[in-house]
Amino acid sequence: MKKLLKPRKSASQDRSQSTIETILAAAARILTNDPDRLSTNRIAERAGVSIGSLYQYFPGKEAILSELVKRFIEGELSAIERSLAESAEQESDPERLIEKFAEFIVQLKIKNLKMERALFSYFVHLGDMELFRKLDDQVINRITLILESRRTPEIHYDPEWTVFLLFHAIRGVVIGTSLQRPDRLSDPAFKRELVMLMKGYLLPGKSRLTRSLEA
Amino acid sequence: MKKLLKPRKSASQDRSQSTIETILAAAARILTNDPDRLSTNRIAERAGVSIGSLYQYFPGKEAILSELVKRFIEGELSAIERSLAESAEQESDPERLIEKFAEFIVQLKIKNLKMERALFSYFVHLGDMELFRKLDDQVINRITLILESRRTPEIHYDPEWTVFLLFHAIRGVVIGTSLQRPDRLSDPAFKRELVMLMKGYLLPGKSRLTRSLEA
Amino acid sequence: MKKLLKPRKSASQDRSQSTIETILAAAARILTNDPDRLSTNRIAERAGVSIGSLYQYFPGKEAILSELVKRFIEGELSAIERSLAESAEQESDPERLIEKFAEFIVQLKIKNLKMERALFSYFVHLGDMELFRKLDDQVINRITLILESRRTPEIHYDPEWTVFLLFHAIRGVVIGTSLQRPDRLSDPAFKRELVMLMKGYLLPGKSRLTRSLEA
Amino acid sequence: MKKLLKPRKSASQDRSQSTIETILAAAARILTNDPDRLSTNRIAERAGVSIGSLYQYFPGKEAILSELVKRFIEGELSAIERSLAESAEQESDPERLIEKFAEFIVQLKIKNLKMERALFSYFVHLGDMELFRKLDDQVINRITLILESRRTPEIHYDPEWTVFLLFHAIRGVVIGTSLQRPDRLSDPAFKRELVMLMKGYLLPGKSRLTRSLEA
DNA sequence: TATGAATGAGCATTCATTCAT
DNA sequence: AATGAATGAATGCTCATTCAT
Repeated sequence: MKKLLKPRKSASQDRSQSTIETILAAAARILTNDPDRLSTNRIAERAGVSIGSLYQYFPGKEAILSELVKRFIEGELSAIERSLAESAEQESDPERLIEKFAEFIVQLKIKNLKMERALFSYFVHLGDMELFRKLDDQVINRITLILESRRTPEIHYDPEWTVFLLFHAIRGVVIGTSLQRPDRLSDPAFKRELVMLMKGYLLPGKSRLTRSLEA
Repeated sequence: MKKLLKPRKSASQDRSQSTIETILAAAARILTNDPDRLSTNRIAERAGVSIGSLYQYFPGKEAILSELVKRFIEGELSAIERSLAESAEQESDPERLIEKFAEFIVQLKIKNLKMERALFSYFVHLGDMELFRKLDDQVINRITLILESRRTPEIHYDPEWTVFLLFHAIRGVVIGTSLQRPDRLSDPAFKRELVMLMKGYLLPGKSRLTRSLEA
Repeated sequence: MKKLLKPRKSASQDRSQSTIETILAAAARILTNDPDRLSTNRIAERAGVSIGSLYQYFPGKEAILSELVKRFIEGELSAIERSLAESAEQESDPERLIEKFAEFIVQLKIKNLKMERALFSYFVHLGDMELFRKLDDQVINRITLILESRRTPEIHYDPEWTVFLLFHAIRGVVIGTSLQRPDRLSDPAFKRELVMLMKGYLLPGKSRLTRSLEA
Repeated sequence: MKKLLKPRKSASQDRSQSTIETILAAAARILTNDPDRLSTNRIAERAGVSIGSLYQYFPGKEAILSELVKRFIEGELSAIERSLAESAEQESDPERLIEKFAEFIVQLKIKNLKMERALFSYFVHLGDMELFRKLDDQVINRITLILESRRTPEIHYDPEWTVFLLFHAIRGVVIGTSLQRPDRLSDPAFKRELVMLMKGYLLPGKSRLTRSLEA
């Protein structure tokens, strides 16, 4: 069926795939810029594709959003994994590790903010968090595993809860801040305080002194 | 406050006020039970009021939701104030104070969960957080003031940031948990970990030992 | 609430009712002239009414059609009752009675043909015959009662079956003829043969001779 | 019939023919199981054929349905012919002949019910009965001829009308019963009354007595 | 003031059909 | 000959809002 060396897609497969990508891109664009104007017709229009084509590839509006969520969270997850792997290689001090991770997570969240906000709100609105739940669980589990493997006695860690809480705390802080004080996201104090929150939770025994110096 | 000096409302004002209350009550009921069926027509119907009357008292759907948000947050704020005042009277140990407060806040959030989720999601979806922002700011400022007045050297506190971060972290944790693991809300570990998060942030110097005993 | 002498409807009730009638009239017009173009939007348009108004009065397309069926069958029923009552007064000879009734039913069916065809086909297509069934049952029951009260020993009559079979046979003959040989509907032979079918079933003992003379 | 003289179809003609058959089979399946889901796309899908191919063989949806009608009615016709021929060989008593035929026709109609209903409703809905008309005419003509050849003086028969009326009466009774009282189709009384209707029409001179004994 | 009839833009979705590959 | 991507008119329906009574 396919050429041996290059598993190139057929022309029509290419066309299909590119239509799909165009639709997803259009949906993402509308979702981040004008979220309450999101409608299948508008997605199709903005994608320069007929509404019929849209429904050829997606069974409905929700399916588009689901795919977007899936890609979004998987993207975040792999970024997080890469960052953790890298940091863990370079840093053995748990405190520095947390700092690095916090820095990374803040940057990541800021980058993805609009999207996360829109998707999150869409599914909360819909009352269907199943997908989010499943993907969030995945993220939480993987981070938990990584953490477990690098565990030092100093790191406070209850496998059932710690990452779960931190995950939602960070999401809440970032989304909340972005909604109410977007300017603060780029304030160095934002990162400093987030680090403090994380360290305070994960390394509860560390003295205040250390922290003051960091800030 | 004003009851002594202000003349009583006229009969028609009373009627107006009761219409307003009926509308708001109906809106709240729909919002918590069937949020995506929220529509002005339905609110009017459920309130036993004509759609025309609804528009006599509120310039539009958003205005109803705004009033709901306002009342909701003001309700939360005054509950928080009362709780803090009371706790501060009875407790001087900052650690115990935090614990008490955490316990209270978890109960409060659980009680208000559906409403908070619905309102939050509605406004996030709308992209208009102005109202939330203003009211959240108020809450944050008042808590900040209270905290300031009870400050002990042990309490980590950067007036610009601390309450702000904690506020959003808690909201994020509670909303996130309610959406993805509602069962965990009533797990004692939930409160324990939330207390840990708060203490770790506010009382960073405390030793791990203490905490272990608490748990 | 209402004036004592004239239970006149209020202006707004009048307006409502006339909108409803307009919608039904438009639906009936489309149904008989251009049945596969029947759509809620077209009904509204042809009725000179906004689509919103249509949905204010009818929960959906089916409801409009149901009301049409109801009115249609009730109209037929009362016409049939009137005719039977009248004939029964004037005629005691069962044979003449059947003839009169057959004549009447043929005229009635011819008059209502387009409508019956359209409604019938619509609901068959929908697979929902519940309404038709209920109303047909009513018609059948009432005719059965009348027949029972005028019963002579000569009339073949099994209450469970006779009217039921005749009812559907006549409907089938009339609809079938109208679809395939509309010209035959006005042929005197059509009536003659239908009378024969009915007599043969209801008065099986009558000799052929009689019939020949009638024709 | 033609197999000896006609050259065999080419391979591609074979393939074409089998594609056509597959499409028709799929259409028939959908039509009987899920009639309002009938769509060209679905037919193609269920047939395992591309929508493009479907349009290669049929100019449109209606053409598929027409072919189905044609085959369906031709099938019924030949079954009826076979039954009549057989009965006529074995029975000379017109009364018994009618009984046998009635029995056969009831079984046949019950067997074909779903299909007949679906096709009938589809074309009535469409307002285009041309095809049905032509084929029904054929059926009627052939039955008329057969009847004519077996005619006895006892059988009431006006060549223009008798079979035509009976044909539509039976169709009406069977379709109507199936729609509103499907349970009655298998009730022995159903057949008995249908026989009565037919005999009463075709053999009007027969005495009631005879019939009572039959029942 | 209160009512509720009326509006119509907008939405999610289906489906017969065309045509480039 | 076969494929299936693409089309877009059409459909049933919702809902915020206006305005005559």
